[in-house]
Amino acid sequence: ASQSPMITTPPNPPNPPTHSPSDFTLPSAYRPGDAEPRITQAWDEAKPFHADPARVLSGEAKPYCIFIPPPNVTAALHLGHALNNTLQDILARAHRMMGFETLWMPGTDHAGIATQAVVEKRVWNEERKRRHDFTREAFIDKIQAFKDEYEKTITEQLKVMGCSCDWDRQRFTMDDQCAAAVREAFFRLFRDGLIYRGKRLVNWDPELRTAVADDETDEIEIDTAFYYMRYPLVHSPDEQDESPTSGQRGSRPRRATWGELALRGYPGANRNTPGEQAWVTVATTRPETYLGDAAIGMNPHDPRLKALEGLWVELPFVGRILPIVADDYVVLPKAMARSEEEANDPKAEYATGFLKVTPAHDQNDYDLYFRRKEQIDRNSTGTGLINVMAPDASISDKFGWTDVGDAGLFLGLSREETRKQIVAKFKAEGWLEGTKPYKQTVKISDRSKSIIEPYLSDQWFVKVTDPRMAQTANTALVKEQRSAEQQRSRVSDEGQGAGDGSMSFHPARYARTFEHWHDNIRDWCISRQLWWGHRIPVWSRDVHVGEIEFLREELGDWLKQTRIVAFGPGGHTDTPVDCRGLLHVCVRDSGDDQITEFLKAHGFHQDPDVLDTWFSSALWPLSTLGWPEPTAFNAESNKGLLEAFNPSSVLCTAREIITLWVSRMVMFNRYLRSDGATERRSDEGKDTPSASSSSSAQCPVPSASARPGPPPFHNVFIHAVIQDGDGRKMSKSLGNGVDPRDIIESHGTDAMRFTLTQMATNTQDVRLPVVLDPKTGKNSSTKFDAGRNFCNKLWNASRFALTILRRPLGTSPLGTSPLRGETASRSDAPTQLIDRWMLSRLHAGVRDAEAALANYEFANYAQTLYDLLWRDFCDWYIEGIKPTVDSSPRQRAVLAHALETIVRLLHPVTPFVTEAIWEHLRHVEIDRLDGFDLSPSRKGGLLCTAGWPRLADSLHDDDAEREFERLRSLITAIREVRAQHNVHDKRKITLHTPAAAAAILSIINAPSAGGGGLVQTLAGLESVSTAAPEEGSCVSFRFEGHELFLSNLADAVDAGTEKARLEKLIADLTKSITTMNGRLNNAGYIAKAPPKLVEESKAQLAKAEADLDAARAQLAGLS
RNA sequence: GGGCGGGUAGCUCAGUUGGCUAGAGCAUUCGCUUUACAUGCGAAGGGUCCCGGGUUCGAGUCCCGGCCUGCCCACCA
Repeated sequence: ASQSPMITTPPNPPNPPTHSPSDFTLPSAYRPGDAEPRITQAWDEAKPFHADPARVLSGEAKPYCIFIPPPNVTAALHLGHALNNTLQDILARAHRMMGFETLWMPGTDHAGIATQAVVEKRVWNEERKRRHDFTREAFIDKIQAFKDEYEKTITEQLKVMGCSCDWDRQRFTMDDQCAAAVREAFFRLFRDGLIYRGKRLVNWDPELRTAVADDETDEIEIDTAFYYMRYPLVHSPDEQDESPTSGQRGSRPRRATWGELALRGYPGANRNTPGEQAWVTVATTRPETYLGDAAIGMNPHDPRLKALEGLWVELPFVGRILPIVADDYVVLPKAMARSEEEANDPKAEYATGFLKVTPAHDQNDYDLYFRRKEQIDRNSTGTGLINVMAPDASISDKFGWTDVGDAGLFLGLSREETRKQIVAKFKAEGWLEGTKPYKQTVKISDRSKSIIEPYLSDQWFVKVTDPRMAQTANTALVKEQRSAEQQRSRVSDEGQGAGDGSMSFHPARYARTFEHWHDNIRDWCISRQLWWGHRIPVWSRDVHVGEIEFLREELGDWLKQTRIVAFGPGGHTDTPVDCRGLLHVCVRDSGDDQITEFLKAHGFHQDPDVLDTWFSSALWPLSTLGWPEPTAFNAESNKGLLEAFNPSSVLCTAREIITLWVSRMVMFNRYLRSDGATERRSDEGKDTPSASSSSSAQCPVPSASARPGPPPFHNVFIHAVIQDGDGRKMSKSLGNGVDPRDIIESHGTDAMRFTLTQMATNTQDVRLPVVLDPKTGKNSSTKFDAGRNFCNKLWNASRFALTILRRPLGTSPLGTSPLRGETASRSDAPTQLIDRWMLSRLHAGVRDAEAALANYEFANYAQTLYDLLWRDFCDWYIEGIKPTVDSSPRQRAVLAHALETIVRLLHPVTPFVTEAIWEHLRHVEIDRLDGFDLSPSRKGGLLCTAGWPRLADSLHDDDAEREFERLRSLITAIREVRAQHNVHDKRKITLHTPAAAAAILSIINAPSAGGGGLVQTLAGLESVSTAAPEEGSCVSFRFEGHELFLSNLADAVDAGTEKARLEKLIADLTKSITTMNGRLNNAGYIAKAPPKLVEESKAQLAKAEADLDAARAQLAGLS
């Protein structure tokens, strides 16, 4: 019961099929549920999607390759994915049919933080256990099981969607092959000085205790306050105070008094008691970080700055002495604003002109600190970057804070509690000047929703700011898509890389997003404090100076063999923060037990962190093809894969990951495939610079002449994002994600695909209102009815054509013709108007479909085929040939060619229904028509490997199109009259055409294959007469300037209906005449518009006026 | 704050270099169970092309300004 009993063709017949024409019947509606499983199975068995690199390398076929954007294994796919993959499949299938050796590489992404978070949540819900209740290995096993589950679901979804991926090559970003690529890439970047260890402020999630990327955060507005805190002013730290106050430790610098400041000309100083301790007031939203202050910042134009020269501030309770530094970043208070703009700065409202600079806890302060580093370090008793927090954001002196002083009471408190305590303490001591309510925007973590702490921590970075990275990404763009500025800057460096200028975005506007990102890029933090991901292959330990030489000796051979690289004390000049004391060893091969045993034995520890997910994603175009070892896995099938298919043809994705993913793939592909990198590979082990010579020699950098390699793809197609009915992006977290399988169940795969393709316009977003069926609990949308109806239309048109084409042959000479093939008989070129017209429409259809695909205009591709199938082929051609096709072998040939062309053109978007039709169509005997190249299937007799239709330009026929258009107008005019007079469809009426209207008669009497003419057929005419109608039951209408009549509409024509019809006609014509007159009375129009347009306008006016006169006359005759 | 989109029929959207009376699908109305298809056929109604200026013989389309809306990036624009 699962399969249609009508289908008798085995899915994959090894020999010419045994197909009996006599049992030919098909259900009257297309049933996707019957066809899809059978066809999927046929594809699975014949493996028509398995790409053969040998055909590319031998020059036998050109490559066409798409890498799937690997879906995250966190959840099942939704309609956004369905769109994404449908478009890829259309490209893959079309190019496969066009003869390209096509590889669509499937796979999934491990999605580090997202997956781990989902599993942590699940484990908590099910077992009430946290990650740390398990060993690392045990927890990873749990995630692995989860991943297996969703990877299976995703693969299943892609298969039911009909995706023609090369399933034998499916990858996962954490499988062995991808892991090997990750390690090799890491190793090379490490060796080449493009990976470094640094202390940086990262977005820290104190709850998950991990760094998160900017895009893993959200912003929210919270109600908080500006706190105004006073810091005492002091003299030089060298000038000791003789009478230390209270219990401050040791000696302190001499305090500055308001009296002194008054003498220095400090504005407003004499408002205070002369002998009293002078202070400055900082404004801050984060009092708790004051413990880590490194300096006080002032605007260089602040009038108070000069009076404070030679003074410092002392950090209350801590006792740290801080310098006052001038920097433009500091906002002047509103009262001191020097311009409208400064006064309008919202910060000016709250500013005091004194900024506490806390580099370890604020990004802006961090930047300011590095601008003024020398000045601050020289003048402070602190140590610059002072981190006062533990990873859980509690106050701690274990992570870089040494001069705790009298602030020990805050240790161990949470950041929230610390704020309260500090404010209270300042207040108690009289150092709190006040507070002001403030709405602050803060970042929160996507996952835990806790407030992000800018946190100074040790992280690994990829130096993407290096010209070898960011710059080569931009130079990959085609010239037309590069900004003028960028193009100029290229003039200076003519060392063109292999892939320079070969990558385009579609639509082109996205090139600007891409370029701009690289112009402003920051180094990429790649370490994540997670368990789920690629472990960082670096082993580290503290080394004493004396040990270094010994270790280098021990490691020397391995360094020479490039099984490891190392950097350590003093080895990395690019590291922004000194990492003196640590030796880092990067191990190339994770299975290198000899080395790892040695490292363990000598006190090295492997970095516990894993790599950012995007690191492995960035390698996707390489790792999936077996880089760096093209023959390492399944040597038979993978050999030469990289050479054959990288660079690929196109990447299809959504705009949101242009920066996250596209950019990084381009940088990595170009760097890792640079000719320098290739040379080094072949040199390995022979001439690597000696490891013991110097630390910098341990990190050989590619020569300056190394030319960047190709980009990973030549085209980047950015498609629209599917939103729900309320304009929200479809996503699992919003709960509005619709499973494509729900749509497939209700409408069928092809219907879903066709509708999505129709929606793939050039815009940013498309809305898809979806409703939940309360009965089934599944989502659906009437939007997909359009696709379902379309597939059904195709099915029925095919059913009709197949019935005709398979009919017992009788009078037809087809009976003697062989099966389709080289020896099939040829049909003479059709001479009938409708056939010539159909062939011309097919030619245009192929041309337009190809153009749309070439330009990634998927909606146009769908629309072209919709019109070709429904409007041209079904509405006009099939309806028009019904009376004649049975007796005309030539017309049968046209019918067959038309259907086959359409089926082939549609296969990429509706693969199942076309393949189901193909099962029958491919056995049909037809006479061959000149001008058609419909090459046979290459594998298993399946349509998916049959040739793309190639139609000769000779099929294009302007005359036929023009004449047919006239015919259509006439038919439509008659139908209009019929509808208005409610003439029953079956009633045959008579058309009266004056004998003088030769042009009209010529189309009416155009050559026909026997039977009645087209007008008779399509307008429901009994006959056409040149005689005038009898008085009475007839209606006149005008066509091409002649008065024509229809008679026998009814026993008596209703005068009221006719009157209404004429009145409307008169109104329309009057409006048209007014428009035309206005235009033609405009002297400028006559003088400047193209003469052709003017002539057309005049002709239209004349025609409209004549028609108007006639209509008025008729109306007068009625009353 | 910057950048990029969108605003056209009740709904979802087309509209290529400025030029026929601005189109399609769905929905609505009327008529058709015509032997491929009622998931269909024929026909109809329905639009201040967001607003205001400008260029032009002519603007949905080009330019300027504004309003609404979405996305992306943010000391770097």
